[in-house]
Amino acid sequence: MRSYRQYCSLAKALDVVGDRWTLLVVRELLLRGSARYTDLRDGLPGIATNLLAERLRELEEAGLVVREQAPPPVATTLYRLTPRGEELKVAVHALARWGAPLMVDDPGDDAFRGHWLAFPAEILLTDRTPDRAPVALEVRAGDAPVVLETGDGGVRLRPGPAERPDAVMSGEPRLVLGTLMGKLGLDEARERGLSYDGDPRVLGRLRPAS
Amino acid sequence: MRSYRQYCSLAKALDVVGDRWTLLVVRELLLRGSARYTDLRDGLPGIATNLLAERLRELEEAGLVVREQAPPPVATTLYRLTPRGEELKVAVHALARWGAPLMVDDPGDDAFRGHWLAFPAEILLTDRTPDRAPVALEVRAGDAPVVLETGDGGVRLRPGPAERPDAVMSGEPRLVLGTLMGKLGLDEARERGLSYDGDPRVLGRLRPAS
DNA sequence: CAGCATCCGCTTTGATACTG
DNA sequence: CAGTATCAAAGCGGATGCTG
Repeated sequence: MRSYRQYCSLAKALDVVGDRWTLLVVRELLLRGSARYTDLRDGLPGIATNLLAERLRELEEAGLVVREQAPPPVATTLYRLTPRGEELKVAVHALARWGAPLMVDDPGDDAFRGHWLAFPAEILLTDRTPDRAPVALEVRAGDAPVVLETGDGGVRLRPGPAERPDAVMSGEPRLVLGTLMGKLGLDEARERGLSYDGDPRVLGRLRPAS
Repeated sequence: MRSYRQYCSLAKALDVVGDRWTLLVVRELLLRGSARYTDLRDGLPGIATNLLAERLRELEEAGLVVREQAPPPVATTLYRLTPRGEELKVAVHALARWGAPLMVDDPGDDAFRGHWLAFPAEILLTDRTPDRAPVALEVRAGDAPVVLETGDGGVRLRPGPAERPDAVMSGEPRLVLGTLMGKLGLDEARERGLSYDGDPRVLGRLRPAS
């Protein structure tokens, strides 16, 4: 990216991460921890492969990403955020939180990946009864199932499927999200096509903090 | 901006504010409250005038900016953030905070405007002795003087000059910033060309929180 | 002069094909 | 799998022109 040439910390930040796709690459690395090139490309539907390569090179030069050689027998290149790159989490979360209201619009034929639910889950949801035994909710909305688990008073997401989920939810991403966020009652969501199996109280336990 | 077409709140946020210059336009409106077209152009050195017009139109369509007709005798158009636009403050601050370490690099011939100091001041500085009488520090670093004032335990910036400043500081932006942030001692900063008149304890009172 | 719109050369991006 | 190469289209930057 061409520099803004302004002695302002916001402009300096955007000089580094203001390019198209850059923050979405950071998103994938924040969500995945470390990832192969192909994983990243799969998590960034729509990106041109040359752009992904270019962004990764720029992020590496800026010191936000390191590439590591995975040990045999895998023997592939893994990308991972440096501590400096991890520090973007606060800003990325703030932007994601700001963008959350835009999710009520019709997704149309937007792409979706299950692990993207980690932002809403970790930013917006809280565990209403953290003293009780932890629960697990398996969610099947995108390509692969994921599990929402309570823990430390919050909600975390990990790749699924769950071993013994307390409930399983599946359906269109917007239905799943609306139900999780409490915008949609379970009955109404079911009418619109959501499938929910298991203890309905699991859903009541994971509720938006605000 | 072309949409990323991803059903993810970060991608949705970037669909709206991810274009080049957009967040810097938001910065100016956050810092100024409301501004004329010409004020914005002056606060965004390097922007092409057609791009500023285009960004303002896009921000208006997205519901982040409104244009108001200033009452006579001024009779000019004023731009202002909507509440939804103001909500970007959290994300903008987070990005600016992340970018702050990049300010130690040589600014070269970067442009500078005094009111840009508001980010470091409000984000990073705190009033060490909030119970004592408020103090005012006039800073002359860019085009026009600004005043840093204590209040509510924090530090605020307003357009200067101050009426009766407790101290006046002037010099290169990097020197001013380094001194404010405590990276540079007053003596060393003076050796490098900083000018400081008034009570040195004012400087000790405004200190980085972290 | 404030507030844009138009034009044009250049850079970035997007889509696809191709390679070690 | 992990990219590079190519090329058309879109976006940007800079200059200039127009209108109240």
